[in-house]
Amino acid sequence: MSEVRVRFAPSPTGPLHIGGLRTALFNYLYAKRNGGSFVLRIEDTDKNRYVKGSEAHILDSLKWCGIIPDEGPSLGEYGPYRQSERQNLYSLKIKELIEKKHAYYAFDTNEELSELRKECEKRGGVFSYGEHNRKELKNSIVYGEEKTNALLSEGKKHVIRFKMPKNKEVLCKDLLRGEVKINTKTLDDKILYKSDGMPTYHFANVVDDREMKISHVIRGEEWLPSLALHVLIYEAFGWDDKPFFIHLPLILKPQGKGKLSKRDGEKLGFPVFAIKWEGNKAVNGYKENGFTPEAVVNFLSLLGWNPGNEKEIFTLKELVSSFSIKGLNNSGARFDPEKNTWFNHAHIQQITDEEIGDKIIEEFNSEMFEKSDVTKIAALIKPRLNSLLDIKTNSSFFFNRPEGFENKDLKKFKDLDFNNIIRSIIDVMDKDHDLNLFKENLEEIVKNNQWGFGKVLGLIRLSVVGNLSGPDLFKTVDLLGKKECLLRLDHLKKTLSEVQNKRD
RNA sequence: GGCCCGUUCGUCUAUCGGCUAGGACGCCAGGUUUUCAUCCUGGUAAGAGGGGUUCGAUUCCCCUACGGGCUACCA
Repeated sequence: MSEVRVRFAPSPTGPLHIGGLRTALFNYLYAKRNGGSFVLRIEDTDKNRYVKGSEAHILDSLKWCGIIPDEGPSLGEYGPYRQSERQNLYSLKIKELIEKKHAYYAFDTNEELSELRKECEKRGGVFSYGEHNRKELKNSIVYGEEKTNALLSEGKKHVIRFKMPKNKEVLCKDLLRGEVKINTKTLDDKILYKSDGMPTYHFANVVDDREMKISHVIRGEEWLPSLALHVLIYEAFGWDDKPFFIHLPLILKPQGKGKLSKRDGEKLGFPVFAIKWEGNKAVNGYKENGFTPEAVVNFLSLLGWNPGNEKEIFTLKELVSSFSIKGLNNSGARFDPEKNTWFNHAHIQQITDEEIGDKIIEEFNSEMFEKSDVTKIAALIKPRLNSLLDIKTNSSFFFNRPEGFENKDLKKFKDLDFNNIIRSIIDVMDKDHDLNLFKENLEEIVKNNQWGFGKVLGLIRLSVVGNLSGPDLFKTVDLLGKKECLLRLDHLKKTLSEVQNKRD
């Protein structure tokens, strides 16, 4: 039992969001760090909440991030890996628990229970099904074997509940939080088997972790309160070599109260999914928003974990070799979209100019530039990129001549003798056939006429780029070439004249 | 309401009893780029409150406050 086997066990009820993704990531990192296996198990025991396409989305999201399961629905020797396909096992195991008197049949209907719940609420209390009242309810403990069997054979609807031991201290161990003692009197007789013949999470989870030889259960903190139940189920079976439990802190909303939800993304304008989800309402993910998978993984990894040194930028491989349970912390982490963007910027800087160049070529499908020049364009715009989507917006002027100009930009030059200035720029440019001396010549003429270098540069930039910000102007001009720049300067001159004439 | 977990700059975090409390994002200032962005340098800003334990607590214990989670025939 020394082999590390961990699992990520999502429920296919919709797209995989970044909370789940981070849980998967930590499981993966721990497995890979320790030469173990990362198992993907689909917990599809809730027929009502099942969403078609969800499993594929989970798998594709993990794949995009580079988190590849060693075992899962399509491979592995501990299958099947979908709980809906493991019913034989569960029914066998639940019978064992009933025989051992750790579970019992209950025939109370949903209506009856919600009625009881209401009554309790009226008195300011909370209803729970347990040791204190199970003798007054409809179950095999009060009915006895004969009546129970009769009811069962006539097909009476029922659930199977865990028989919570009376007044017992349960010792729960969590690797991050230490030992937690829970008294069973605060616990109720949880349903292990639903009336539709499916197990609940609590039961299927324990059985599967056991059957799949899971060594470490790494899951969200929302499961901490049910750890005692799970421990008791292990004990009821007589399984004393439980897995180790690690409950990860939750990711909290950027602002306001509560944990991060799928809606926060829309509300605040950042992705909460790795990749696009095409459900009844399509929502884009990180991928579509121009994030690199490494940036997403890097950012998520540092929410609730740190390497113990001051390194911040990690590839997935580096995370694997740095990961340790010791570096996990145990308090909720607020999601910060700005830092998320910074990680993306940092990771984009690691991409080679050639690769960004390829994306530019793909984007504009153009043979206007030699490949080596596209690489230069890439190098020029790379520091300006916060998102892969910025590649297009930041390089489009190389491929498309600016047409219209913003009024506020044109206004900046309205008091200038722009006709004269642009004509001079064109002259300077024209006589310098390889543009080697363009900057020097320009400086000279600006100085002689006392025009102000900044203004003149702005004018050239506006004509060449289409607005007043952009990468290094002389490199840009160089890449575009003399002929193209002359055309663009001329176009701006005409536009400015038109605007002026209109004013007059 | 009950039960459980947590609490260091605005945010993510370091500190495993000796602290002038470190780093990162953000923000501000300066420099480089005669623009913007990048980059560099500097600055801003924190151990919830109250009790203990100790020569000494951010660190250990208790209480309070606050935050989070759970309390379904959902996971």
